[in-house]
Amino acid sequence: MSGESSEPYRHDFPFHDDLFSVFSQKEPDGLQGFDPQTAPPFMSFGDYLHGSTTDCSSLVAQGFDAPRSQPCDPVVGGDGGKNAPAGGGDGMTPVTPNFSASSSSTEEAGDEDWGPCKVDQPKQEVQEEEKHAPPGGEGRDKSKKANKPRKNGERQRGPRFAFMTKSEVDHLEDGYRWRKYGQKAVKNSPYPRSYYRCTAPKCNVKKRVERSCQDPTTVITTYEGQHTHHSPASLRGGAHLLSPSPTTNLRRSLLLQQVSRIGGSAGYTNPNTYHAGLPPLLPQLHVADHGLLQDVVPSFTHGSSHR
DNA sequence: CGCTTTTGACCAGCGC
DNA sequence: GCGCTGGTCAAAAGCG
Repeated sequence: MSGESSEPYRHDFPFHDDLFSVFSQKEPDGLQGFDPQTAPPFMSFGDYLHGSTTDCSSLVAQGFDAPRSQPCDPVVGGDGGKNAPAGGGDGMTPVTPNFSASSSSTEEAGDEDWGPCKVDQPKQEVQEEEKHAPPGGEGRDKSKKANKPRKNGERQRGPRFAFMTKSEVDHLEDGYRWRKYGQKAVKNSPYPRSYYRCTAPKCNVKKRVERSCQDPTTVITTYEGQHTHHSPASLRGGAHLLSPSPTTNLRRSLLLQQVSRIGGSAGYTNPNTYHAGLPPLLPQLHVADHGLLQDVVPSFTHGSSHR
């Protein structure tokens, strides 16, 4: 680990480019936003996506944390809140619904059916954010090792940002190796949330993956932390693929991943996101009918109507 | 054999 | 103070 650079690795570009600036929005509650100007120079969208997605029809990048507790179908297994054995026994990697029946028909799901989905109080966002902070010592010493210490401000995690992807697979390729360390049923959502951690020795980057209860075809990925190493993909020759332009880079990565299956939806604008307390700016990545990211048009739309 | 995934349990924080 | 929920751990199982 001598090669362990104390500073986060970043081989990308600044996020000033239209698309990435979206991720720099600060959370209203003080949630460390992703501000390229004030935030540390670590993760950049490209950092995460330079190798990305495998089967996405459209991307929605937002500088907010993945919405939680979205009252959809209280079908969340009758386990009473316990971990829901998502899937059952097939042990399929993809996030499997906790419920059997499902209207996961991409038909209506693709619409703007996000309405009902309400984001919990922003406060909770911060809560979780700080839940990881060390309480001071050994919080737990019973049978299981104590969770990551957490306390207000004690342990500030890196900025987090989430983006939605239209994909059939939950775990999208982003160039890094991840190890799943947990899965929990999400309240009010039939889909479980998976927790992944970068397998790199000292990399604390984590990411949560969950499906939108409103749109089963949409995968919400939330990254947290900063990579302290090069992405395996880059080291293997993927680095040269990086372009000074985030959009171009993204497009390339997507193309490289043979993003060729398109569900049909092209631009993506969800007015509700704004109402949910999310950043008003939303990027729209247009996808050509043939499935390829034709021209990643970083056309931002201002939330619903405000600003 | 090594690594990843699964899964049940535990803990901390928050709301009521 | 209690209950709920999110997040994490770790043993066991599965897989290449």
